[in-house]
Amino acid sequence: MNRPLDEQKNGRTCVEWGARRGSHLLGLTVYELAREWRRRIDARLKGIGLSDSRWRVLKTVEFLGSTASQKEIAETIGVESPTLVRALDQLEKDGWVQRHVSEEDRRVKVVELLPKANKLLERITSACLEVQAEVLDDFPEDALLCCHETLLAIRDRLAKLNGKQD
Amino acid sequence: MNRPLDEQKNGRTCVEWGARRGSHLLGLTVYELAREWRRRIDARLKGIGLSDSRWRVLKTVEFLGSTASQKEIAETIGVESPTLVRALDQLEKDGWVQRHVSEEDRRVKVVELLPKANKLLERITSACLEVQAEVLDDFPEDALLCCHETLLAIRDRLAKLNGKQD
DNA sequence: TGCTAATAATTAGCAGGCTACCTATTTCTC
DNA sequence: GAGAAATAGGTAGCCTGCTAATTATTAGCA
Repeated sequence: MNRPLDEQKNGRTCVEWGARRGSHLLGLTVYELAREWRRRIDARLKGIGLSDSRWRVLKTVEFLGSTASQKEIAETIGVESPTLVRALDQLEKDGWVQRHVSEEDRRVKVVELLPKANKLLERITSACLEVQAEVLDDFPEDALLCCHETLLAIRDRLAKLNGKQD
Repeated sequence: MNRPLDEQKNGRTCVEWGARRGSHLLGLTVYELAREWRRRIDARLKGIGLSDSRWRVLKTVEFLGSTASQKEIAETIGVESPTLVRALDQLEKDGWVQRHVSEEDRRVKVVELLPKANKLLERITSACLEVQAEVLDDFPEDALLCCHETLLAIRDRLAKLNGKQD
């Protein structure tokens, strides 16, 4: 056995992502889970005509309020500004939001939700809640909490390491 | 509070991905963790001149052995075949692998690792193990195991739901 | 046998992430 | 107050994921 990172799991072969611990590959599981989760929400929202990268922007603007700058929105979502610029270009073209130059700092643009977006946002929220329900509802509360704490700690450690560039 | 999915967490604002449970957004955490993890491994492997999508292919071919078809490789990695085709085109051009038409089924191509790849693969493996160590080593074993079990269960449920197209 | 299904790899083209660079504006420092 | 540094948004262009459609081959069935 000269393949220290390899593993069979649920009939599917798993390679790389080093995070084995007690015969498991945590890193890979996280990776796959994230993808499946997003796919599920996407499937629920197939009809709305907006990809997840777009409606995530809308949802974030709703949360931050119509005084949020693009920088704040991008940081909240966790993308770089050029990524957000493109999404906003589309959303603005389709009439969901509008950009305004801030009066306090003319470098800044604030993003305003247009009324048309309200009904859509309700639908998005419902879809998220439905997926949460069908996925998590009959898991024991304490297992989820414990799991979440652990993941947060790992994430924070990784974020710190990544921030330091090494 | 008419924002059922929103949450403040570690000074960072989190929206969408519905998976709240006891004031947490598990779905978002998973998503962020996956990204940070991949970034960390990538940073370790900056010098090798291969992106993660490429070296994951190499690592998978190493694991499956040089008799694996492209279909098997793609399924193992979890990408669609056109994605793999492009990665293999590059890897083949750069002399890491070689494709051969299978003698048993002439539709199939098997992918062979060329000797040049061996040293690289050792380095990749080391990087994965190093990240695992720096991220997980002083977490309690039982917390990680419990966490992993829960995530696997959620992932499997999602995969089943996604497979059913609804 | 011969026609139809299914399967493996490929191509074309779109979506959305990123970095590097640019411009306009503000802030900081002397 | 003037020039340098920092900051916000935007553009260009790459990478890599995807789906849809194409081609070659095999499998299945009447």
